[in-house]
Parts: sequence; C-alpha cells; structure tokens
Amino acid sequence: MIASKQRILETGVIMFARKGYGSTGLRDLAEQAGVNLAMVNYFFGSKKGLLKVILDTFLSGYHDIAQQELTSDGDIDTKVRRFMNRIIPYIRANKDYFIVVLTELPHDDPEIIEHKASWIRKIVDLVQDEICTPLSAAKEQKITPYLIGPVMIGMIAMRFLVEPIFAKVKPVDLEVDIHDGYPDLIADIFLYGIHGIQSREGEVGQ
Amino acid sequence: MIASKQRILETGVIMFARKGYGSTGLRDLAEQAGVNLAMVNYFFGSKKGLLKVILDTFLSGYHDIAQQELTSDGDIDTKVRRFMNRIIPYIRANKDYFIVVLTELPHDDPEIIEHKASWIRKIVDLVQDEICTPLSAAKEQKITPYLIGPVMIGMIAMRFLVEPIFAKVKPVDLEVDIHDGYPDLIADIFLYGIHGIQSREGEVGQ
DNA sequence: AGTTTTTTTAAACGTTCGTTTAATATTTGA
DNA sequence: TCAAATATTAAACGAACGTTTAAAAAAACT
Repeated sequence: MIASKQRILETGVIMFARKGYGSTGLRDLAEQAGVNLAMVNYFFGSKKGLLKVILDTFLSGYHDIAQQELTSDGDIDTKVRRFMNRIIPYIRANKDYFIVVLTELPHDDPEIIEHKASWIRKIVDLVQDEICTPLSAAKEQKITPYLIGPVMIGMIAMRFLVEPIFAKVKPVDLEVDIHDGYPDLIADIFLYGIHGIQSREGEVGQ
Repeated sequence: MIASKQRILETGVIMFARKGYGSTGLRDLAEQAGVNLAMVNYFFGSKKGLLKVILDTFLSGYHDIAQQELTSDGDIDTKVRRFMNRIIPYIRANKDYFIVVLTELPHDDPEIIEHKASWIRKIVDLVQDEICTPLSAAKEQKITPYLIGPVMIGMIAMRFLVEPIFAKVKPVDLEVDIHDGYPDLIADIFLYGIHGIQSREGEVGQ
C-alpha cells in the first residue's frame, strides 16, 4: 500500500480510538498523519469510507481466526481453547482497531451498519455451528449463539475497552495481568462455567 | 426536574447511543427534544456538560447497586448472584445510558476522563475488597480486580453492546433470551468458572 | 525522451458546528 | 399586584466541518 494511504489508515485507527469517530476532524487527522487534507478523500472516498476500511480490516481478521480455530478438528474444549489462544493476542496486537469496532458497533448509521451486520452474521453462524449445536446435542436445547456469543466475547473484550481508563486508575502496569497463560485462564473460566451449568440440576455454591 | 431539562437529558441519551456523542448535533438534539437550541447550554452549560450528567447518572446508579449487593452479608456466591440479579435489570432498563457509557469509556477527553476514572476507581475497590480478597484468601493469590472485573462485567455487558446489531442480524426477538433466570444463569457461569480455576490442578475437559 | 497515470498540493466551496447574546415570556415569591 | 427570578426565544457569532476543484509535482510506462 502507498505510504501515505497506510499512514492515514494507521492514524485514523489511533485517533478514532482515542477521540471517537465523530469527534475526530479530518484536518487534525491529516496533520497527525503528515499528509495533505485532500488525501483522505482521495484514497478513501470519504471519512465514512475510512471507517469502513477500519471495520473491515479488523472484522475480516477476526472472522478468519474464528473460522480456522473453530471449524478444524477437536471437541468444544479444544476449539475454545485454540480460539482464545489466537484471538486474544490478535486483539491485543490491534487494541485500537478493536476499540473503534466496539465503540462504533451500536451506532445505526445505515451506510456502515450493513458492513458490520454481514461480518457479525458470519461469526454468529460459526459460533452456532461449532459451539452451540454440539453443546445442545449433548444436553437439552437451551443455549443460543446470541446468548453464549456475547458472554464469550465479553469475557475477552471488556478488558481492552476499559484498559485506557484503568491506566488512569491503576498505579502499576496493566500488562502484567496478561501473562502467557492468560488465554488459557479465560478459556478455563468459560469452559468450567459452560460445563457447570450443563451438568448440574441443583445450585452452585453455598 | 424541569420538563425541558428532562426531555433534553432523555433525548441526549437516546441520540448519543444511536449516533455517537461526536456525531450528534445540538440542533438535531434540540429539535428531537422539542426545545430551543439554547436550552441545552442553559441547563447543562455545554454539550460536554450534558455528557457528564449522563455518565454520572448511570455510573452512580451502578455504583450504588454494587455497594449494596457486594458489601452486605453473604459469601462470594451469594454476593455475586445478588449483584447480577440487580445489575442486569438495571442495565436492561437503561440500555441507552449503558451504550453511551461504554462507547465513551475509552475516549481520552481530559475534561470527562476524571468523571469516569473516579467512578471506576470506586467500583474497582469494591470488587477488590468484596470478591478478589476473599477469593485470594481461600486460595493462593492470583486474581486481581483488574483481571476479574472486566471478565465479570464483560459477560453481562457485551450483550447490550451488540444487541443493536444483533437486531439487524437475528430474525426473531432477542428479548426471549433474557428470561427470568438469566441473571442466575450468568452468575452460575461466572461462579462455576471462577471456582473451577481455583480448585483444579489439572485441565478441564477432553 | 516524451506521454500518461498517479500522487500531492493549496485554496475555496457551502454547510454545520457549539456557543453566546439580548430581548421576551413565564413563573415565583413577597 | 408588582418586583425578582427563571425559562424560552430568535438571531447571530466565529470556527471548524467534510468535500471538491484545478493545478502542480512525481512516478510509471512506452
């Protein structure tokens, strides 16, 4: 990719994540990227076009990982653990992309809502086919991807959404919490939780 | 509260949630609320002042619930279950507030970052004192509120963040997934998960 | 080398932005 | 009932917005 276009994309991700899409001005962005104002529209058509590329870039990468790790061999535990061990480093390496995607996810701009919906649809289908259906086959039907999907992603995701504000709150470094075994730890919490509610009739604890 | 002020607040929550703070214009907002443009600055000082009130309103309610349900009697399981049974209906009843808070959480506007940080600090301390410390006392130290907090909130929260886009994706009604036992279900997944990783030496599954 | 295509620039377009002002209407309280 | 405080209005402020244009510079190609 042309250096200027690349610089605009990178700067866009950073600024949209830190200031929000609507609060980021194109003059500000162009200056930070070291390019002329008109280059944004030249390469991306519009401000919204830049946002679309950012969303597509992250979500296609996310979908690729889900596709690879959820559809290949193994039982549910193996798949979940494999998925977590790839998706968490991916998100961690693309924190600002992730923040832009999550903060723009609920907004209802008709031009970009289709972009998001088409990706989400694919990912929901993957979780349905590879996790929910096998789970429901083993036990009685009760878990849908619309229920389990957000729970699983939420366990992973919220950390990165609150990290910028945690940085202002927590005295020490936050990275130490994400050690080598972190993806396995999250996978274990999730799997113990899912298997727990599937196997019991009574109550947990007390 | 004065009717006009109330209407501006309610409309602000809805529009910030649907379009984003930065992409919402004050003229648009005033017209939707049925008030004069100047009333926003009259009652809230500035656009940013309106956002601060929205953040404070939701986060103070959130903190009150955490305070009440986490500091009163009971073991960890009881506290978590009690908390979930109050916080999920609270978020559900204030979906748009919640979306505004979450989507504005990572942004670094110095004027409002202190508002967010002071609330987050209090909530982190609660989770630390009431959940992490008792957990770590029972077993060896390894869980911090910065690790467990986002996991717990994420399990609850992500649903409401993706709900607007799910509505475009899922053919049927999403509300059916949130039945009466939903908070207990989430609490169970969380508690089975936490107790699972605390009690094992080996691996879960396969 | 000369030609075509692509990239970059400076300037201006019209619009919308958040905010302020000063005058008017309404409500409040003595 | 009349003065004081509060609420509401229309209009305007300058600044910033996203976008477009036309010309210049650079790169690619023949």
